[in-house]
Amino acid sequence: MPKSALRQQLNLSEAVEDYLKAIYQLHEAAQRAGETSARVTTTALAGALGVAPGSVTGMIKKLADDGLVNHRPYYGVDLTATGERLALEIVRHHRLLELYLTLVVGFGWDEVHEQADALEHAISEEFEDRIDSILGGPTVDPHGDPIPSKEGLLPEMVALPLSQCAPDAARALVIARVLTQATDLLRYLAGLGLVPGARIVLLGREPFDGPLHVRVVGDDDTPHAISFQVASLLSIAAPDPDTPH
Amino acid sequence: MPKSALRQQLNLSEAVEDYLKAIYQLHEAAQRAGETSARVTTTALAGALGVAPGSVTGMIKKLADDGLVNHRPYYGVDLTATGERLALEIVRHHRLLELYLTLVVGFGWDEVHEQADALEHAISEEFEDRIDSILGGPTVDPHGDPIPSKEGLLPEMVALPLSQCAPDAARALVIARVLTQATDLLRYLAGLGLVPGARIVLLGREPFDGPLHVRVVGDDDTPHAISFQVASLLSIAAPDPDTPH
DNA sequence: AAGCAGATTTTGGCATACCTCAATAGTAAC
DNA sequence: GTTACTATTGAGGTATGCCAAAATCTGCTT
Ligand SMILES: [Mn+2]
Ligand SMILES: [Mn+2]
Ligand SMILES: [Mn+2]
Ligand SMILES: [Mn+2]
Repeated sequence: MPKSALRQQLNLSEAVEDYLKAIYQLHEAAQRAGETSARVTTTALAGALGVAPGSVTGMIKKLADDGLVNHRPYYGVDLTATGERLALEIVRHHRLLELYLTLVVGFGWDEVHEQADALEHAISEEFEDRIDSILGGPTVDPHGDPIPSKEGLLPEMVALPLSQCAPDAARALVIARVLTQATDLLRYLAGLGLVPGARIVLLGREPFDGPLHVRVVGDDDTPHAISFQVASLLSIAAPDPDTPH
Repeated sequence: MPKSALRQQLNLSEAVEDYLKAIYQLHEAAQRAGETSARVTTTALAGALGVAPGSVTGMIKKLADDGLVNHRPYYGVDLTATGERLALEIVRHHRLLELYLTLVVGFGWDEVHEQADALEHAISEEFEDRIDSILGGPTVDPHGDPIPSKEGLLPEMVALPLSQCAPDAARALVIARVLTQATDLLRYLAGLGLVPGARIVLLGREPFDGPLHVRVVGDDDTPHAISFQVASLLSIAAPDPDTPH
């Protein structure tokens, strides 16, 4: 049996692929936010996809008929095993493409999201495999988002938002992931050196969810103040034993 | 004014792009075959696109309304200046992608046509520009098909089918272009070394449109016999002054 | 505890973009 | 002019979308 027979033979429409991906990502975001057993809501989907709620209900019914989601009317949807498998394939395409477009084609990390959104539906499984091997089997994309394996497994990431870290001038924290796709925000962060892999020191923080003071290690060492909001989008990797005090 | 404003703002559907490209290519093929002022026929389009003739009539009417083709009912279509400009953009995407997929990604010349057919609709103008510059502003694709410029101009190629060349054991001919996309045929030709840029000697030919005997210069010099049919798909470049007798 | 108000979801009617098939209309060649 | 193609038309299908009305849920007020 060939590689990803599933996607090939099911021949999903672009719309279906987008719905599955959006359901997956909304579910993931809810989990990250601590919601337990998060079903995805019709309005959330409508918002994410830029369509009317009525359109979502219609599509959800088709997805449920096709066995890709479980739908409890008025309570939201849930991916089935098959649905999640397919969603992860699209996510894999998207993230491999983002990395390829930055590393090989030379785009900035703020330019690749929209392009990957279009290309993720158009690349062949063979192209996917080539990208993967050209990049050496990468596990994260330019924003630090984990890339699902060909088999549909996600590297488990243990990470905490910077906004929840305690100041410690003696310990460097490593940015693992940046949870936004907004072009201007990405450019702002890159300007400060706040990108995945960067080591930063959390110098202090103002009370009442006020700004955080950070210094980027290896930079010109100027401290920067960033908003609580922005800090909550920066995922800090689990404490790095290689960098003690 | 930015680069290719046209395609961006018109936001053509994939179907429309495919129709325009097919009309352009059928027109081109007819011209190559010597037909004068060739309008493209409904059945020809239906055949090329794999749809029913009735579907073609319907789409043609929309394209005519949008000013992309001229339609003389019962006589066929013709691209308008705008339509041809757009068709050339799609062709440019297609051929740049084919070359990129072979040269950079490592696919064989027999594997890239279908992939380019899907990707040509999905790449951004920026990606197009990057591919062009990564490849150094190429003028022909892996099959020797000319790549339209960003401005929509085609390098004029003077070429003659090998099937119409006179044998001349003392003169090397250069293959400029291979006029097929059939996977198995492309593999056969590559196996014989009959690819664009190859120098060959036409040793002789059997009468009644029979096989042609050719030798590939720099090969193991074994002569090969190829059918008249296949020879008619090989375009020979205008006589090369660098390679006398 | 019941019920009401507001928000959310679904439904039903309709639109657009393509597509097919079969019937009709037009063209061209003998 | 009849005939054999070829093209167009018309009826109807699927996929997706929107809008507005009806249904349902939920939390707040009493
Ligand atoms: Mn998408
Ligand atoms: Mn990403
Ligand atoms: Mn295409
Ligand atoms: Mn080609």
